[in-house]
Amino acid sequence: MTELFMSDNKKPGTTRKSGIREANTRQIIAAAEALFSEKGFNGTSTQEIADRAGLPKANVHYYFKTKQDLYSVVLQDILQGWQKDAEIFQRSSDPEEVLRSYIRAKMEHSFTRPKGSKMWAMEVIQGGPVMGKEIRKALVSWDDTVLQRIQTWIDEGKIQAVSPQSMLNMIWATTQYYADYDYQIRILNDNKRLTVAQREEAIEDVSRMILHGVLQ
Amino acid sequence: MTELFMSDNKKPGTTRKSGIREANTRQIIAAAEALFSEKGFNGTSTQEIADRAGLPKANVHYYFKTKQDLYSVVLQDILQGWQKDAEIFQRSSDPEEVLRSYIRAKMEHSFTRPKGSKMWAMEVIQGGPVMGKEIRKALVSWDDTVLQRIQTWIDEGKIQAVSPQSMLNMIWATTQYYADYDYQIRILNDNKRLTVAQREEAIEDVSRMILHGVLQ
DNA sequence: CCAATAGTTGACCAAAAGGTCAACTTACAA
DNA sequence: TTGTAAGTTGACCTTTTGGTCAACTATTGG
Repeated sequence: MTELFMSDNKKPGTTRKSGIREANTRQIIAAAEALFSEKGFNGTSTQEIADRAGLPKANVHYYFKTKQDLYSVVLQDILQGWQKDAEIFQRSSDPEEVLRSYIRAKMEHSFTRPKGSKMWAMEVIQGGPVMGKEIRKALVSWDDTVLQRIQTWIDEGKIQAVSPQSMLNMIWATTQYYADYDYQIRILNDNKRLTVAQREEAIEDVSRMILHGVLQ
Repeated sequence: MTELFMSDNKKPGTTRKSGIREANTRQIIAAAEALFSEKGFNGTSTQEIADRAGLPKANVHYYFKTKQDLYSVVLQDILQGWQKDAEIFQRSSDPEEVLRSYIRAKMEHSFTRPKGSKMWAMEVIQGGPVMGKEIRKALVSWDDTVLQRIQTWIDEGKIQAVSPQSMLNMIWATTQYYADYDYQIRILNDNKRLTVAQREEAIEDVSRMILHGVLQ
């Protein structure tokens, strides 16, 4: 993430002045992620971001040339989080173990930090108007890595012969759903947030259905 | 759907003047659905909607008091489409047959008319700021109907004992994904739209994984 | 044919929003 | 201590936008 949010800014040569730049930058990004995920790009004003970050609007523009720049940086940040969740695919070669761990990580991610997922979803739904080439590249290379691993499982006869992309899509779709659609889930749960027990049940159910669905 | 989009308007007592009102109304709704799904509520201007519908802006406001009213009507329309897809649950009691048909209907719906799904997704992601009570009610009652049917399958031992809501969530999540995330799917498919064959493969894969995952 | 209702539309307005700027303050290296 | 770079900020500008309105035309029932 470092060096990213300074890309097109008047970045100082070396970091000085204690950590003012970094501290403010972080606050702005956090505020932006929250607001963009709640109200979308167009629904969020730079003024609101500034207020939430506790700074005057002009200060936000001092660190991020435009609203789009800021948005783009936040998106990049989010993708990195998911890439971490997927490191499991490299650490083990047992499909059941990997899938269980991955689904759990992804589901917990969805429950505890849904904001990023929502923001990403809205960007993708709208056809990636802001998402830049770099982000797309990162996405593709991450996808490739995971697909390769799934393919080896198929070659070894460990799992069903479905298209690896279809399988990954299903995992992605289902786990993201618990973040993106949390509002709908709440409506269909008597207007109550899922309890910890319900979350655990959801993780179990999703794991069971997917594992049962793809293992031989 | 009839009578809905006139709710808070100066509706004429009886329909006269050939079908001017209905024709214009339909055009506006179609334009609105397309634009809202591409750019969200805040990203779409009434002027754009008017242009796409081939009318002056003031005319749009003549039929729909506010942008929100229009948005709300379109949402309602979308939910109705999905309710139709789910009628299958009432027409057969064999889980394999029902699920196969439903998944296919939903997937084809996603491929051929992704706009509605996208608009719905954005609304839900943002916490349903416009969605009214009626829409929520319709959603809940539709959900209940489907859950009951799934529960009977469980009681009869025809499918695995997962929570019916978890199961429906997975079906929903996965099928909607092919509409909402079509842009991401394209990126991960060499930047090419899925071919008809690929769509068919996706439908097959999704059906197989879900059926294999939930049937005994 | 005519009055009344429905539909049309250009002009207009106030509010909001993204972004700029120049003056100002703070921090630090030497 | 002091010069310079970094950071701060209120005021301002321009554009966009949702919505209004009054004047106008078209349609239709009687």
